[in-house]
Amino acid sequence: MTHTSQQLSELMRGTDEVLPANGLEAKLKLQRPLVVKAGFDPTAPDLHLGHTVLINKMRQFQEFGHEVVFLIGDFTGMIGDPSGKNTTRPSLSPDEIKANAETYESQIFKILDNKKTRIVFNSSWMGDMDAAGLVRLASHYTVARMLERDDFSKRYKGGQPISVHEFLYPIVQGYDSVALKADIELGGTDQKFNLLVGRQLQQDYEQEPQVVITMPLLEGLDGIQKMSKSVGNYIGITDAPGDMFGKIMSISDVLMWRYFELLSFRTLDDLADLRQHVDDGMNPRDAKFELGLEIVERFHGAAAATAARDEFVARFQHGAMPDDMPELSLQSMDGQLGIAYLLKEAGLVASTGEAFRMIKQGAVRIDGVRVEDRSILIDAGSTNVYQVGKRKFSRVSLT
RNA sequence: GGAGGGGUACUCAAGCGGUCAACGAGGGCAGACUGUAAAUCUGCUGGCUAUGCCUACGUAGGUUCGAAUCCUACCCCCUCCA
Repeated sequence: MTHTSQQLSELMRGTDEVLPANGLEAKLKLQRPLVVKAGFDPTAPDLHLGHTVLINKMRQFQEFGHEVVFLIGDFTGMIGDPSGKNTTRPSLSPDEIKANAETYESQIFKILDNKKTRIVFNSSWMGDMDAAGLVRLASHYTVARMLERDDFSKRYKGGQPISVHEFLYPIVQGYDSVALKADIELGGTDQKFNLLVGRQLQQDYEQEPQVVITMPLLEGLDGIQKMSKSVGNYIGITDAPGDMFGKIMSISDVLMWRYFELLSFRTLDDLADLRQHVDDGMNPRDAKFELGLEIVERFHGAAAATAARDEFVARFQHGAMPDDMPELSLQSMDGQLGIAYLLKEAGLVASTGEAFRMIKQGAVRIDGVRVEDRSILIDAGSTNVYQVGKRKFSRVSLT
């Protein structure tokens, strides 16, 4: 096992909070594999890089020889983490949960070592607990403490309803730590309260309380809002290599370092060197290339990564057409088709109105030649590459 | 229960009988400049194969030549008093 102080600095990397502050060091000094727990929602796992921040941290623990437990909260999923909005969720069927778990596995093992990862479901202990057991469990926590939770206290003071069962969510999550005898629990900053409940319950059950490590929510491509699918500023881990690379290239220089910190597996020393190179005049773009290569390789392999990079260089540094683009054929009317209508049908613009705007602004090209006239007609029998803006291409045959 | 304020496009927010597809800001998109970075400048930002037509200002009606703007009813939010 790597020396404690070395482990400590890498494990502290990118963390938001470690509670108690010196707790991690104390746990590491035990010189034994620690049980590191992180819980995940059983609902459809459509992971993006933001989610991987946590998984990357799990990986670090794993690499240092600790035991990582990937907990799927299928029981807690029945409750739903209280947000004040949807207080209950329809519980998933066993089949759905199984399917979601498999999706998780196919995605997380690009990061974690599947031989060293324990996947557990909290229904496996909560499902067997009877009503009396639940009452006993609930007796370990007080309402006053529960109301310390930010959204509970806000809702309570604001006269908003809080269902009794919502109190069970943090309690059950906390009990998971008892059941697993967790040494460490990882979670997002929004999980802080729940994670701390675990500590208190462990103490009540006469266990050494876990150390809580919260990880920040990763900023999305815009660098401001947290990465999320609904905002559209995300990089999905199933994104195609080219998209993934391109999205990484579009982030700002400031954000690049943030991504290096939270997403790269390179050591802190290595990153410090890279930063020095950039300070000494290296083009930050080239540092970004390295980030892009590393990330794409993780999810798609080395060959796909270099191909994505080469494609990017050809496209944007040498102005080449992309190698592969959507190809489709459209039916003409009276032997021709208006350009705006064609662009809409090809899916390059959302509406003909947008097509006209794009043409007016000089964003539309046919075979690389800018379209100046919004009313041109395309003849049937032709096959051309249509382009809107820098990124949207389509090869359309008109029949 | 009483008094008052408000619901406008992705968001905030003007407009208060015609010139309103609706000021302005943010966001987004595009163009220029670049490193698909930042910053900056410019333009666009309802739909329709389109010098016109259609749909939109909480919902449903009404007044009017004409309504986001006036009237009626309904729904929903907020503030103050009890």
